[in-house]
Amino acid sequence: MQNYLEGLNEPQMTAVVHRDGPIMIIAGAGSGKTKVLTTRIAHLMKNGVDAFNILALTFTNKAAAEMKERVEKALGNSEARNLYIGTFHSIFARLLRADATKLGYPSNFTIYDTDDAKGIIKDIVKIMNLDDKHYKPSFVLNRISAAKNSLIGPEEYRKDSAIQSEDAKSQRHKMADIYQAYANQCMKNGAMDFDDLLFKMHQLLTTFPDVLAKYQHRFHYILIDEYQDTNAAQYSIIKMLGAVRENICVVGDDAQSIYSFRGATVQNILQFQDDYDDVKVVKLEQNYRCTQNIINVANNVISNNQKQIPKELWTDNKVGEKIMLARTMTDNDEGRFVADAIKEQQMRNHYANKDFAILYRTNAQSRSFEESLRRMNIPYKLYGGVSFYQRKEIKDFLAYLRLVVNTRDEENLKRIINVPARGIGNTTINKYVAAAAEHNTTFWELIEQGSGNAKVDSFVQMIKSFQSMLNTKNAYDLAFAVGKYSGLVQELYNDKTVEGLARYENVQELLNSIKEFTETPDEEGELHDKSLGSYLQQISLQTDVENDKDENVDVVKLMTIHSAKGLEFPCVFVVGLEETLFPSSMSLYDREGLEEERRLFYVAITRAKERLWVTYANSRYRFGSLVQNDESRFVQEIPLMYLDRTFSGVSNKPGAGPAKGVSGMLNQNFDKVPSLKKLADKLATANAATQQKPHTPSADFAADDPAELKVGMKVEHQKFGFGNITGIEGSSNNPIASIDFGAGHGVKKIMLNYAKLKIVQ
DNA sequence: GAGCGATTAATTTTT
DNA sequence: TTAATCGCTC
Repeated sequence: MQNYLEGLNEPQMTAVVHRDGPIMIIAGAGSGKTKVLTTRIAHLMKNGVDAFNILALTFTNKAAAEMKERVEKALGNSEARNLYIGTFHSIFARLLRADATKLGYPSNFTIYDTDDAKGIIKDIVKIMNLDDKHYKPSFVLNRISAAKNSLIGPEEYRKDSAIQSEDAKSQRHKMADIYQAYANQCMKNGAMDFDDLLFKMHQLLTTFPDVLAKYQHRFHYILIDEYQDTNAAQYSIIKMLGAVRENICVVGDDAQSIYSFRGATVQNILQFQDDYDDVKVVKLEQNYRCTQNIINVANNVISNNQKQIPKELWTDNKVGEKIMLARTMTDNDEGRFVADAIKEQQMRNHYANKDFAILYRTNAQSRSFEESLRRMNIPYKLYGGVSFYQRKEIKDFLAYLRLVVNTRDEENLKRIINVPARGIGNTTINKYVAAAAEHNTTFWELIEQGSGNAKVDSFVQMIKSFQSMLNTKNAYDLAFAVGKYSGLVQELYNDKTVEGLARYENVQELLNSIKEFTETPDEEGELHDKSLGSYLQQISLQTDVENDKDENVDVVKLMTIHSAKGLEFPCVFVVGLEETLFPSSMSLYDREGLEEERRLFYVAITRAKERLWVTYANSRYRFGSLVQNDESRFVQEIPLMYLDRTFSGVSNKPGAGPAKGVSGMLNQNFDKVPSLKKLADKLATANAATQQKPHTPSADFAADDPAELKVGMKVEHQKFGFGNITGIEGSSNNPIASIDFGAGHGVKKIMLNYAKLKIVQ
């Protein structure tokens, strides 16, 4: 047996050595899915299949890179570079460029990101004189995106009665017109948005049978990763490409389908067996990642979903720790709790920073964790959020480069014609836009031969001078010239504010990355094209600059659950388990939405290898004001036998000082571990200057039933000492008492459900 | 046309 | 809370 096949379990082996015909691999979380895919590719190649004949599609650049690397490793040679491994979007972009002119696009078409697309929609809504509150760009784009992902073009959109009645119901009668105008504008600009890369690919294959035939005969074997996340367009393209040989291998897990908002339909994986005859089905149910406790919890949680392919994940790993559940008063306390727990684990169990991940539902939740980590000097990295390429200064710079390569691109032209400010205002710009539309030409063509406006003319000359360098200079030299002569770099350099400095550095980083691009030999082994056009093609589908170097940096990782999919960490905190937050209030309307949220929770749980925390806060700041949330229903789906409940009944008014919650938690946790008690004491001493001295509870301290508490009573609090109840407010199931603890602590509002209070009299 | 306050609107996830 | 947009003045 070849050594690359060693260590595969039985179903894995079956999946790897299956040669021809459709195969579906249902791969549970942590079941070695990537290993199977990459070994399968290696196995095909070891058995005579040419790398050029294998197509493997993933959803993320990272997954594609990892696959490529692992195939290469398994093979022990560099043949893997000839594989077609990439994201749907990047592979299709590449194929589309080859035949773009057939569809009326230049082969160097621009790829618009979501912001670009919204900008165009905004303009259209304005031109059509519609209310942009009602036709919000994000809403409109979502709707167009959904249409494209379902292979519905503007014409079909207009004719589809179901869609029309939906739009009529929401009083958006002009949607079809906007869609049409948007599609026209993109085409006129020589640009495709993300969805076009799928939609137009489909169009190319259906409209030109010769093109379809070409690829059908090129791709003998097709492998699809994360098949549960495919949408109708992707499904249809795969079906067409694989129709001749039907050597289609799909890998996925219906329990991890979390992208329906982007048009993914679990249906694709559920019905795969009906799509082809003799589908081989392999289930990978042995998990190699998590402890038994974690797997049991995950299985229990997901069993609350109705729609799923039957399977039961199991593991040979040790039982492991129970899942820690922590409830805190506020989001800030939640942040402190997590930072404390990380410190504690590091000391007690010698974990490194990089062993921890904090996973949340929304990016906005990162703040409290960032603050508490920073305060405790724990290095961290935030993933997601505004990516490098979305920053204004970067988009401006890239807009120049894109315009130079593709002058049809009105969007980018408008973006930078007055950046830095050169006296060409909106009035002027609108005039040209209108004139271009009227004369059925492009903005650029209109001004290219002289415009009668000196400022505009000089701008045109500048862009032309850049263009003249396209064929003689590499991407870096050209970009450097753009930065210099456009005034972009100078403008940022002159801005000496902190933000200005950051922007300047970002642009320098961009230039560095372009330089790196021009100096790195092509891995593809194809052309050594270091032109600007080539560079733009390479980065247009990159959402992040992160490189694998980051992997080993020793920092705590903060990210959304969505971006954590496919990753694993020894210790995971899943935070913000509150109704309306997780599950999100947006998902509560129907069963499907709720089940997807639950799958998201399932994904989050199964990221953890050894230890898992689930936390939530009773109240948190949202839009600047404090809101109360109930415990997430998902928490109740964790069987008690796997749970270790912690109550962090900590109240901290903003600005009341950092350490009250901290010391509370430390004492509680450290009491069990004598060696760490010292440290807790040390910390308490260190904080003494800024802190009230903690109250030592009476020896017989025992919390009384909160329902018994009445206004006027004297009570004892574990930390705050003795106080008088001066008022009780809030709802009956969540009463909040105002308690005057006297000079040391003053009046505190305490949630009676969570506070431990002893009635003194 | 530019720049500055002031108002106001928005928060789910992303290739 | 912050970020973007609005509208006013120069």
